[in-house]
Amino acid sequence: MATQQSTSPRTRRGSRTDKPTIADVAALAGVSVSAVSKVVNNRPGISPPTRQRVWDAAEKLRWSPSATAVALRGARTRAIGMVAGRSADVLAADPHFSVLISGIEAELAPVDYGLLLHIVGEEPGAEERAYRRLAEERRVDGVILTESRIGDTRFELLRQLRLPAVLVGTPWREDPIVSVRAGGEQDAGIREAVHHLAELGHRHIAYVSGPEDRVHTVFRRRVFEAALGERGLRPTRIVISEFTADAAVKAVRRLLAEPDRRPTAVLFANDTMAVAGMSAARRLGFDVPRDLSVIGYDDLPVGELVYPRLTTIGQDLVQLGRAAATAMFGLLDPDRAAPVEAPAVRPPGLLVRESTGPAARGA
Amino acid sequence: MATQQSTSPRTRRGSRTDKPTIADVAALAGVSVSAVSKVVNNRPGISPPTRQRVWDAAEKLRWSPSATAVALRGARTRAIGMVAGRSADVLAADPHFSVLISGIEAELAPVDYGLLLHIVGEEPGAEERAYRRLAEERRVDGVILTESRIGDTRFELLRQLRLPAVLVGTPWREDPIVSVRAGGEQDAGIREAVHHLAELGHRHIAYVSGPEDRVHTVFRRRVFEAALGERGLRPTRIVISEFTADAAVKAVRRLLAEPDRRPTAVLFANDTMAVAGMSAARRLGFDVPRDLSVIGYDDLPVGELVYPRLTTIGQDLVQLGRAAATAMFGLLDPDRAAPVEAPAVRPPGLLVRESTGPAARGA
DNA sequence: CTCCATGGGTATATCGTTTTACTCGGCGGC
DNA sequence: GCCGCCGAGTAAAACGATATACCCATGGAG
Repeated sequence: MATQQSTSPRTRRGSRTDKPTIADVAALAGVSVSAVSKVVNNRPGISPPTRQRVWDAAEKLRWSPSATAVALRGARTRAIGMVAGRSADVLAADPHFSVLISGIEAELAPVDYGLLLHIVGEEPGAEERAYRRLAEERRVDGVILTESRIGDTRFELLRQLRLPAVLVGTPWREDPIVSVRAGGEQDAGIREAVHHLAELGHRHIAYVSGPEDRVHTVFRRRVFEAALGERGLRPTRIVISEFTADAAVKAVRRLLAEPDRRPTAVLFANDTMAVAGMSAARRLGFDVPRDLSVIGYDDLPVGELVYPRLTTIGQDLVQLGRAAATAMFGLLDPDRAAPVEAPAVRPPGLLVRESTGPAARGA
Repeated sequence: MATQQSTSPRTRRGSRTDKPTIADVAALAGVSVSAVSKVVNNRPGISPPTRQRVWDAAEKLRWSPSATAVALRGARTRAIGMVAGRSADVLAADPHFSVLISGIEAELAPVDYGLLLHIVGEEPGAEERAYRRLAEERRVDGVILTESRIGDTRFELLRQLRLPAVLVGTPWREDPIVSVRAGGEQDAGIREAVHHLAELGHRHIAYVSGPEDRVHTVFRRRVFEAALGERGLRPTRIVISEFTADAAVKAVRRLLAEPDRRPTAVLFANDTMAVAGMSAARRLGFDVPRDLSVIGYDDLPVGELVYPRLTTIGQDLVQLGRAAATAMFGLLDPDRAAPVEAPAVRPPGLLVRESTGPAARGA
């Protein structure tokens, strides 16, 4: 008992301002270190009065367990990783990612998990190296992936690294990776969009998208073609370039250049491109939606800001983020029967706003 | 020697698939654990041939030091924290934050630092609790703050927690906190904007901003008033509400409602508001810039996407983020004479694009 | 009266590094 | 020929928490 006192960390500490450790709490409460540990981890074997004393002591010292020590001991890091294999400025321009992150954070924050972000450039090995470090250095409990790619090598890598992973989107070739996506029909949004345009009398519809190294890029383009095909139509044009505003502007210029092959409506692969494309059209003297109807994808906040407001295929990115975080928790401890099993994510659906209208007669 | 062998961690490990530790590397290289540590930390006292053997062994085992163990030992966490005291969806809507983050990451990534993001709600104590946890649990080496507030209590809190902090922006009342901001005159951007509008013949200029609990909100409004005053003008109207698109729309409706007090130009406190305001005006039948000139603040990517392109006061948020990260490194080890001392951040300056034009005659 | 179970704890090994002693052989100086 | 020192390593004590093994009173059963 007296021994306890004399070897207390307090005595060897120089400054009083150092952060308290579990030993300080134990000393103050007059119990052993292990007793404190049991109390804060809600493990049995400590009597109610003692528990109370421990809690009081902890409170008084403003102590809470050191995350690094806990992590070292083999428990949780309480952090989830995310690696973005894009250059920082591209990322800044496309809020898609931020919206997703905000959804993830919404689940993480209440349980005091953090999100460790690593933005690595687009150089070949960078992304893989980032994952390796995350795993080898044991910085996170798991990672969330997005932008499912064709021939994606990340899943295999992460399995090999034994790092739990959750993919937002559809894996390439039915990989066994845990993934989250909207419920219902994945193709609903694009079908609705095509239907909407057809109803408005459009027969000449173009599609502008980014590189087909992503799973969703190919999928959506195919759905688009299929939906048109069912109505006996064929795409007026399909432009595949980059997921950037610049690319969208260039694409629109080309689409509108030849009067005889000019579409009356364009579907874009994301809202940023759609907004940029819409502006480009107006700059060329085409009114939206009178001369050209425009549809985006994602339902980012920007779509509601612009004039005319963007008709778009909304996918619930925030919910998707939440679902990913929930799935990750399920992966981390399969026991704790996931309380609210995967928040339902509604399927992508068309949101008709102002950028679509009846097809122009002339066309 | 043989002892070394028999007590090697490998022997007590069950599975071969466990991640290697420094002891494994030491065993493979035939040296002691401390020797390995010295080698990887570039400390003297180990001969070149031995160093090589150690490196080889580490490489072969794909070993890299466990971040948690290193952190526990008192060294660096290699992570910087950031706490956003806003609800997740507000954040998603305003890319200001993401752009800043992308700048921070640009500096962090090359030196393998991560950014630990904590988005806490707007409830009163939430932000403080988040900082406390970050500090108590020793999860990060320091934190970066934004949105300097009037009567900000965070600086004091962080000092008390002994958590290194860097503020992006100007502290309230010359607090000794380390802060980064653009070089040159802070008021340059707004002065230029007012000058620009005056040159175009505008005499009736309004200002729409968010709550004045932030340092920059008040500062900018004052600069605006002063700049107008120097030209013998007074603000037609100043609207103070929220930093949201909705608020901007409402403000514009009010500004344009009364024909006799109608401004010919509006300055908004950020680009998101400006874009929303611009659309609102157009929806009410006012052409931009013919009937109303609009200027934003921040130079977010969205400004270039819309039609007409937004004239705005650009501040180099990416550079600001980089500077913050650099300042943080300087704070973390003052010795390592900061190589590229604080990347220069250019002062806020007007970017004239398409949303401003000559004042309408009628007004 | 002895034995064993049980409640309520305590002592200690352990996680994977870093760092602060030491050790030890050789070599130059006096 | 002895001393001190230096280069090249090694052993062991932290860092802060958790889990396992143990310990010691009680108390009830037999």
